[in-house]
Amino acid sequence: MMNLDKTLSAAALPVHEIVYQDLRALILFGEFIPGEAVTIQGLATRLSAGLTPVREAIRRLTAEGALSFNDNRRVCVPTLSLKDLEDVSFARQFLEPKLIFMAAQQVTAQDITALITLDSALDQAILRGDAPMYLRLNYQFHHQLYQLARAPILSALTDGLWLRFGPSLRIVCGRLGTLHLVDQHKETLLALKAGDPQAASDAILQDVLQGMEQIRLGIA
Amino acid sequence: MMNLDKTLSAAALPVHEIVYQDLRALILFGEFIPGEAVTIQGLATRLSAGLTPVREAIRRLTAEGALSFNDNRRVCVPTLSLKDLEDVSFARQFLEPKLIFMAAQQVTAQDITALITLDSALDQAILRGDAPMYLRLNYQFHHQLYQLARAPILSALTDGLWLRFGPSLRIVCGRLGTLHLVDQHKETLLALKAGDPQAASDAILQDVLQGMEQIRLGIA
DNA sequence: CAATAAATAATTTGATCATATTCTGTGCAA
DNA sequence: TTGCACAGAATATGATCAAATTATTTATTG
Repeated sequence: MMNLDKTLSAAALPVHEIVYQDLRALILFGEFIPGEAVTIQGLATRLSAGLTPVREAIRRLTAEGALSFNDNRRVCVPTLSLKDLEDVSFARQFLEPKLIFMAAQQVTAQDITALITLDSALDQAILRGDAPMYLRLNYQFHHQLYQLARAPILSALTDGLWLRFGPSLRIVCGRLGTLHLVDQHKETLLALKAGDPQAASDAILQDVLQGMEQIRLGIA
Repeated sequence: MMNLDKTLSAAALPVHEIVYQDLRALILFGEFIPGEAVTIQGLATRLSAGLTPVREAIRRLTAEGALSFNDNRRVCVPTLSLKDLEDVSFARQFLEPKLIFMAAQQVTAQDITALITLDSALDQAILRGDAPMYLRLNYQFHHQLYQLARAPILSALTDGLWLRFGPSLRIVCGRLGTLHLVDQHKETLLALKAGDPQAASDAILQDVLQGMEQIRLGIA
């Protein structure tokens, strides 16, 4: 008999892949406190998985800098220092405009429509004060842009940076209502529609700088 | 009785860590053919380890882009396309000068001495036509500079890029004798001694561009 | 006698492995 | 071409052992 998972969902993902995605989301959207300990067995219980898949997921995320492997062989969520944040900020300032420049050169009307839809949902999440949803949609907006650049290596680098400041985002959450965030997504979308890679690139740079500044204020 | 491993070596590293380092070195110094399949069981046999540690090492290296996880759940060494190389080159062009700039600002005379020693050994390896040693020492020279910058996040990013073009280095090896490599290490070292971060940064940029060009010629 | 330190026991957690199961691709036969 | 069986490989679990942490007890000292 045919495997139902294969027919219904896209494919039967290995458990280690599912655990990876779950754990990644937990880190990415501030569900862990910076410095918090992460135990293999605890995760195995929490995510109803065996030790080996959890172990694999942890190693992956450690390699991405989302977790840190201590001398005691234990794993924890790293705390982002101001210096670290500067480094992340430096990297994003180069990578993200480059990616959006590339994306703007090959973006289709359909892609833009999808981005606009995403951005609208994002605005509504802000209005509702729905912080978790805001974090998810904001990431998704950027992530989708990365993919449009069709530069897997640069995308991976940039994507990975989000994992570095993810745990610090919980601070931003609390301030969501009072932030009056004027994100640069509208500017970016306009530039994309106009087919102006440089303008799109510039707009995203402003968005990145603003985002990093929010976190800086949070952890300072 | 005291654990010998702990007294003699720095610490008793977990097997998954050792396997990771071994496998990393194999990839980094062109011991694998781009596109080559890597099996878990094969590695376990080759490195005399169990399946779980090998699995962990593979996941780490996959996360770093040194290996790729196919839909069939098999793992292989990725082939670097010209487009990929351009992306790697772009990232190195801004990361590496930045790191060396930072390093130059806090380098000690002792650090410089160590680098000079390393560079001499590198020259001799070239003269001897010892390609494997050349690859190792060249990497070590750069890696040591990264560490002097004391910017762990940027170092990790930059270090990771080497894994991307590592498998392509086997092409450079064969040409070692005919390369007449004029690396910019001497320039870099002079600038470090002079305490001139900008000059050091510029020199390294030239070295990076030259290195990337060698690989481009190789895979074109 | 209290307070601190040292030693020891209990518990938690990590590391590794052997084994059973599932998946993938291939070759063979209908 | 389709279906099926088989071999090679990956996946996943739970058992077992080792290491580290925490809790508890004991000893020592002012």
